[in-house]
Amino acid sequence: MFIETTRLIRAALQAVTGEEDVLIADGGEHADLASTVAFPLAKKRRAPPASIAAELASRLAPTLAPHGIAVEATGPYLNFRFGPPYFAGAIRAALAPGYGAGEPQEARVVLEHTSANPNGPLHVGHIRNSIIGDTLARAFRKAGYPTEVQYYVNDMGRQIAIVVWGMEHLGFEPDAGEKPDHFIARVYVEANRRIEADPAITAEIDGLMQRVEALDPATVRAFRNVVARCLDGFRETLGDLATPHDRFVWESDFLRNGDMERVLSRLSRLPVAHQEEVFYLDLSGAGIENRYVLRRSDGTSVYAARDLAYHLWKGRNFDRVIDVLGADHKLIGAQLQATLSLIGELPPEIVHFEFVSLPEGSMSTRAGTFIAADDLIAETRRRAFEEVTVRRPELPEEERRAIAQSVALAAIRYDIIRISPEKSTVFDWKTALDFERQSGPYIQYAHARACSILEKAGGFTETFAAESPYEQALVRQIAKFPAVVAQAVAELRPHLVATYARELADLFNTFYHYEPVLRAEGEMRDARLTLVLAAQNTLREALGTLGIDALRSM
RNA sequence: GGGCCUGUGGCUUAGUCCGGAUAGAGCGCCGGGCUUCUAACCCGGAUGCCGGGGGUUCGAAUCCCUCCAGGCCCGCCA
Repeated sequence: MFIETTRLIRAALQAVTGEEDVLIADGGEHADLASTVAFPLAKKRRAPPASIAAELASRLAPTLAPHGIAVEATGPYLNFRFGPPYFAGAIRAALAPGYGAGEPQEARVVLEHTSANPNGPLHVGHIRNSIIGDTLARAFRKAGYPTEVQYYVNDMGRQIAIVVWGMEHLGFEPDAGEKPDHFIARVYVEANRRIEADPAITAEIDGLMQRVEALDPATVRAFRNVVARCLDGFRETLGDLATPHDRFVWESDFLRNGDMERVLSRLSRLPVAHQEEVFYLDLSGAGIENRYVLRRSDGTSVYAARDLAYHLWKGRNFDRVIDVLGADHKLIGAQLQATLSLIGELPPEIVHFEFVSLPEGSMSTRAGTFIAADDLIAETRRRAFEEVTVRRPELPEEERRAIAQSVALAAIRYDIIRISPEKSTVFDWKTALDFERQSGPYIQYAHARACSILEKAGGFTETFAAESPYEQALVRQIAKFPAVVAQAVAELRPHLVATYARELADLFNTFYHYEPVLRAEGEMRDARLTLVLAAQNTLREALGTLGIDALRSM
């Protein structure tokens, strides 16, 4: 309803002013929508903006009044206020299953996220990638785009070679119940320690790298074995976070199927290509001064070369390619985009997120200084279970366990997604474990309250009206949901959905506090129940877009 | 040294791309509200030279310049 009404007002304003950009802005407390076109018109017409606004208001009124929209000039501002038809339409729309969804789109989207090196468990930095990527994927699907989510498995990297070396020389065995990715990290950390102590080992690592590139069967098997073990651990963590992938694409496939050699030979014919001791591209034409090295002097390829082949493949099978990458990948991301553009292939759209660090400094798998996502999940679940047990002691343990699991997921996902990706953060246990206000559980709670009312209400006649300021404020927010989804997708900013959902919960709670629903009578009871149903459905859809369970009871 | 990102009450942050009407929230602090639909809630109060300086504009947290501070990058790692 918000999108349609905004469109209507924009068209009316364009017709009346003859301006293309009619400067529509949020009306704040003054109005539902406002326009500041009177300012530029004042300059053009050499008349005071306030009198222009007044004149426009009187000319707009006849077209907008039939839609129940009031126009008023307040000084130079044009203020639009929505009336009963808007509220009724918004409530009705919000009752539909899947509310917020956009029109089905043609463009097929491939979205890559997480893609962490399989040399140790996912930590709280990696899961920022997972959660941003997954929320974005959910938003894309909600907005109507067929979307495939991929994990790019780096199974040829030096880090993996180090793990393979460690497996063969350290004789480590997993502890009882130890997750495979945690075991791999133990091997990786110790192997790195040995390499530091004995630089001769580096040559052995180089040998492994060369043999895997030459597709030596035993070496390929060894690499694949450690990667698969680590990935099993990742899948469990990603499952706990509800950030699933549709497909795991293995880097080495692009070596094996010849794609990488094909793209390298294609690039070698470019004027920007240079074959000296290494093969590299000079991208200074695109404003990138660093050499883009694609082949080492020993002839082996680097990650970037395989990544180019991967992106070429994605670009040919999808209409939009989106990557979620850490800020440390900004340079290599720009090089990738520039190179693909250069050869007329579809470059990826890249969403970068800044780093998560610990109070004592940055996280490092190699140094073993990180908070594993698994530990965060376990601790958050433990705290949530404590909390549920205090609040709902009467529930059977199994049910409390299930609620705690959903609450923990909500707390973790919301704590991460609420922050703009471009902001670097310091991980803080206190806010991660906070289940109040500006948190995922807070939004879940508003939804559970709505469900509780509806459960007790019994049957009622759907009635579409919002009388009080609290009801109207709630409907205004409900009406904006489809616009928020569309905006999050258009701007690749999934955190907009998080902000929206929290504001929706705020408004529902305020309404809940001031307006009795079950104790209201007649049409007012029906209208409020219908509004609660609309709010409940919108909260559920918003939570779903955030990958958070909409609990009916908690 | 060069490039990218960030700087908003004690702390965490929305708003910045697309300039408008008294800069929104949460935590913490002070004070209220549970015989009433789930208090993981609600209400009120104190707390802001929107990093500093300059500029553009009728109007700047938002645009431009500059300086300062923090993060990241500048590998034949990924």
